[in-house]
Amino acid sequence: MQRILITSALPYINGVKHLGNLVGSMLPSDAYARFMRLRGHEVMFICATDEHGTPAEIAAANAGEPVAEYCARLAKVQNELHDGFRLSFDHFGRSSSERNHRLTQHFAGALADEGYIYEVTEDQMWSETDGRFLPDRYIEGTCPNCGYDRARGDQCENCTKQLDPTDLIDPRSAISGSTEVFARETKHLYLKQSALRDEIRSWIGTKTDWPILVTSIARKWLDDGDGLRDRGITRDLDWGIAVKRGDADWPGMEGKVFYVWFDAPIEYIAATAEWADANGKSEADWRRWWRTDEGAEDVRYVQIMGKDNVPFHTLSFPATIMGSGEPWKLVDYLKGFNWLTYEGGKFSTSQGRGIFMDQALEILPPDYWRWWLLSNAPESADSDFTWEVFQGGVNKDLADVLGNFVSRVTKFCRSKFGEVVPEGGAPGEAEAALAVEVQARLDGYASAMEAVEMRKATAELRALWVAGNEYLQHAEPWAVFKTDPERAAMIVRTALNLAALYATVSRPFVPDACDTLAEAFGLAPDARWPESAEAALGALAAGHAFTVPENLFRKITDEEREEWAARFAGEAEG
RNA sequence: GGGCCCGUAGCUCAACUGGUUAGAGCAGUCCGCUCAUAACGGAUUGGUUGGGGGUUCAAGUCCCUCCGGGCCUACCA
Repeated sequence: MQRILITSALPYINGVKHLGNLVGSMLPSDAYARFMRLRGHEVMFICATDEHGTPAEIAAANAGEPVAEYCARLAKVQNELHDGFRLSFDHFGRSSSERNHRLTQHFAGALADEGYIYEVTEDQMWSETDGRFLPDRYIEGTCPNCGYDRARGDQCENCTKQLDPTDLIDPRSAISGSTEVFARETKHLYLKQSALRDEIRSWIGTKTDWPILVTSIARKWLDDGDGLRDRGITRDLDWGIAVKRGDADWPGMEGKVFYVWFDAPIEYIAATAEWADANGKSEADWRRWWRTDEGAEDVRYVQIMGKDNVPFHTLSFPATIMGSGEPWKLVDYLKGFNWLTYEGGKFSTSQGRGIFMDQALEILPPDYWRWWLLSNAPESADSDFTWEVFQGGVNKDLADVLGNFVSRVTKFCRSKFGEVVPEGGAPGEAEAALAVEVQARLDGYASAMEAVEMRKATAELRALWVAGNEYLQHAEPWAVFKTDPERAAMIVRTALNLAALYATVSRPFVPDACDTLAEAFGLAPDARWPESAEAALGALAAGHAFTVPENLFRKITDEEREEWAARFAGEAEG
């Protein structure tokens, strides 16, 4: 048994996430966590909301709510949606938790003690009307290059030229529209990442099994220009973690908070502490997952995230940990996902384009989404959601291949032998060949999951389901029954055992269907991965009672597909 | 501007460090079966691997170049 720590990138608090967000981190993490539990490993699966930063403050203001209430409300909404998608977090925390406040301040103090923090006095854009400093992106104005009048302070999206807010002609606040914006002096803490560059680079160098997407992004940042740059870790905001040096005040930093990207990864650790608090566990119980001097030396730590998160997980967060001088666990395997697009374009919150988690669950149960999204996960490149492909995949894989297999074997058994695993007959060559095939598929499925390769894993699992139909077709118990009922009983018994095997090993992808099947077959919902295919095919003994379950999956009709395509197309064309 | 990734059958994707006639699913066509959600099984059509050039005994795989798509570029998160 191994111990496996899994963290999914933290979804930002600002609103309901769309399917692209879901498939980029939380969903594959969940499938991976479920698989590892199935294999009998000890798993700690952690996620949390990422609550700080300017967008949260603005969203709260727009909603007319105090930011703390807004975040608490949205955290609850997100939690309910996670339940809806059957995400099996051991704990889903909040980056605004007391635990994270203390731990973030602790890390800052440790980094300062090690000499990796320094103060910088610099100019930031201040909006008099809004009464706040604004990130570059929240300053709009006319582009000095092309004359586009809605250029942002970081870049003109019309001519793509990089900008500095002070370059803009007639700058204004993107929030209030106020033109009373000007540069104003402020003081911030910087993390001396540059001093950790070599250490990070050699650490990355050992990660030869990471996806090329991940290591290439990391190397770019390490080697671009003058190399890894130092990074400001504080901001002039109200909502966030107060800048402190451990428990002590930080002179000159009053009223400031840590930068959201400094505290968010630390929440992975803090959320594990929150898990302990919520479950009556001790300090040692969570620290054994994170401190290599307190039991975490044999933990395998896997992080899963969208590619936008990669620099922070390969560089900033490791810099925080390495620089602290304390033995916290570093990531062992990092999986980055590309983007999911919607009908050839981007998901758009503002245009209502694409499918959001709440809407998805309104129209179909979670298994349908889990299966399609993971079997089409954007692993090697961006992938595209289209209703036609979605309908085809779900109907074929789930309804026809898996659902219909269960249906045909249970109903045939009921009509010929009753709702009980029939006795008689002995396995022969066909069953031996089936066991070989099943073993090969189980092995292929398992090694794909070990490597966090979702597409490959789902293809293997599907092939395992197909093997059931192939077997039944060739064994043809409906014909055999007429001349040799004993042999037909053995075939049906074998097929019922296949269905029971599916109920166990399909759980990472279609947990609800597995629950239905497990109940119909009277199996434990936490059944483990089988010892061998041969053992699995004989697990249900003759005489074991079962019930014929309702059809596991229904098909998506053409009418539904058309209706949904129209509904989620968004307000603008294209 | 700089960097990275991708471009393989109608569609979605495979093909370990270059190595037999480039594979699979879906769709299409034909045949079979009738237990089942008109489901299942078998067979089969289909690609000069974006264009061009080069290295090599051998290239989808390496190099150059062009075309097309995407991402990142550090104060959105």
